Amino acid sequence: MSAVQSAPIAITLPDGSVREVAAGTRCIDLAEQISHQLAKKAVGARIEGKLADLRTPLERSVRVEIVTADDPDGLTFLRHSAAHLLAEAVTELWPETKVAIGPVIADGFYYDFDRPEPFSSEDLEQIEKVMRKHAGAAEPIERTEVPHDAAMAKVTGFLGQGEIYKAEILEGILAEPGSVVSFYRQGTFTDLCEGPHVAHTGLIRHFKLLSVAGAYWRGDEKNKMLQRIYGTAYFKEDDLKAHLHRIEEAARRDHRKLGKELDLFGQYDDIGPGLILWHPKGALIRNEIETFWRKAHYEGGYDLVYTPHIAKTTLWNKSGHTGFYRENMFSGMDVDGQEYLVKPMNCPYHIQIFNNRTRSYRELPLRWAELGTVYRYERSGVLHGLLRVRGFTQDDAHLFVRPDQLESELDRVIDFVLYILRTFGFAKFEAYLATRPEKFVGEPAMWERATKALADALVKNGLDYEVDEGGGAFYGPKIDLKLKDTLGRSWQCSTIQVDFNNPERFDMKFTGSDGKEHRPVMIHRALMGSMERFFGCLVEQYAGHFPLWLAPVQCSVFPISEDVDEAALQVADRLRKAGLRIDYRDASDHLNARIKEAQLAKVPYMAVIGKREAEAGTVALRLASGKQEVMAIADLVGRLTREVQDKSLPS
RNA sequence: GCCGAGGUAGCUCAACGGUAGAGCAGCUGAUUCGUAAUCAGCAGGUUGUGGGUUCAAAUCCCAUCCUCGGCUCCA
Repeated sequence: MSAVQSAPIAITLPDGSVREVAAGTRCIDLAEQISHQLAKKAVGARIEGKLADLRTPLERSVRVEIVTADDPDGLTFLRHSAAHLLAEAVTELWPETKVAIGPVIADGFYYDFDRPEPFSSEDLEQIEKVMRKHAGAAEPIERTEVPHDAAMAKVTGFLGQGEIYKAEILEGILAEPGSVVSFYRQGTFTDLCEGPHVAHTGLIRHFKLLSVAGAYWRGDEKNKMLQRIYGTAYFKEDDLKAHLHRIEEAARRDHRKLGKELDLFGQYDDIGPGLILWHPKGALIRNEIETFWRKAHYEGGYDLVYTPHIAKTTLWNKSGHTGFYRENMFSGMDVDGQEYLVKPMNCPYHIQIFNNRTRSYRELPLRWAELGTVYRYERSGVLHGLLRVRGFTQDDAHLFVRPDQLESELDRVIDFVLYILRTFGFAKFEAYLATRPEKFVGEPAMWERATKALADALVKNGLDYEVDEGGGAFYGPKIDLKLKDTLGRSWQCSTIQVDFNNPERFDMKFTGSDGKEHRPVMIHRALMGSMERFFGCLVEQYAGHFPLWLAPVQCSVFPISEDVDEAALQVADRLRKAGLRIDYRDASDHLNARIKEAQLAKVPYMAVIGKREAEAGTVALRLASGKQEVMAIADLVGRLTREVQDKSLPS
């Protein structure tokens, strides 16, 4: 510690109190002054809200928070340093490796490397060992800041060492006037890095390297493919264990695994990638969902339409799809000398219906919904189970509204989507409001109004949202709702898009009360998004334990032995007549075996009938939890039908 | 599309240059049982596909299709 300047500065702490310290006091010293305990737990600091190293000297009167391991941001420090530790180990093991970037991500960190040979899983173990060695040595992690002119020399230095990526990053930093160039060093490893980091590698004790994957330099496929090593790190061993356990748990809920186990759907080599075949049980669930969906739509003031899978190319020229969407469309087919294309969207068809005759302002809003099956070419590498496919059925609808109805209609849609999603038990969404991009069609004033209407509708319905500035389509602003899968990946299901473009393109109009022609506004919306993706999310959401109204088999009925067959058959019959889906298994297998089988098939209820029940006219109901309840047959029927009726969620 | 890993019986996996095997599921028979696997027998595969190397290929090589982990994109 060098001599500190005499002028005291005032540090504001999170509790609002102000503490005077000498200028130049480091964050760690400040922590020590507050309490020794705090200093011991400190991993970093937040200065005016910005994360900083513990050794950062305080030169001015600022607001400071000490970040401890318990602070959510504490992991940022740890994981960033873990990424450096990874790079330190890799460059020690294979000195010819070039390093790119190593940031912190949601559940851990990664580092991108350029190395001719691929990293194997054995390599990961070896790397971990070397990481542990350096962690054990508790190497101090030291920051140095370099003035721009000195940094310029570093660029050529990096290039000389073949560190082309670092050179490129540094050039980028230097291009920004007033930017700070900083390096972090631990042991013999130095990295160009903004920070922040923990004080020494000894804090990085509980970590694991998880996977290797290819990743383009700067995410651009025109650039070289690098090798990305993913890992995670925690302060506490239990947290790391819990994280690894979560990964295993997620794998157990994976819709692809459950889809196979429960015989819900399949993909076939002879059919083609990204094309789903719904097996009877999956189809039954889908049918229940669709029945609910149709009813909700009729009740919600929608009309349903059906449109064909193909249309002449001229339609897609008019809609603009052959211009801006061509690379996602399957190639055309010749029909009597006319080219037809398979539909990637349903909207042009719905517009045709609208344009079929003149429309009065009194008719609007028109709400037309369709479970429309569309096909989109997706690059082979992005396909993923049911969540990303090439053929899928959208729960699509187009709302044709007068401009003055925009606000009320958007509010109504948001309310509706929440009703639908909540029925399935989804409670956590990520909402994004995408605003006007640089290239756009329509009037800026109209854009502003529509964007505000979308935002108001979100707020009114109690949804927090993030603004995706400039992320809207060229034809209008939109709201996307995302659901999270068990692997923490979020999938966009619901989308609500305002469209100023198609009404123009198709010259849509309605006659207003003034007798003049007006342009309607169009809203595209999908609530579940696609049946495939939504179903995939549902399987994971429920871990295969569907709520009773969706369960392919709702109740298995087991006679304990042959002599109560008749009584058990009567129970099955009564349940079936009440509209329930029943699986009857006679006593040719032992009761235990039948129970096990039904349990593995995730059948919600099992009704067991033995001599006692047959005599009393009761059943022994086994719940999914394994608990049993004896009840009268009429009570059983009532209980199950009520549960179906209410669409109760599994507890 | 790109980088990497992988495709063996319906499912989960073994065999990794020398005749392809197990458990579960299936079928047949016996067992009639009180809440997660009764017993026995039988059957089941041109090892994703096509080529090549070899006396011999599931195994080695090439191509191709598909799946998986990511990059990028979207419902």
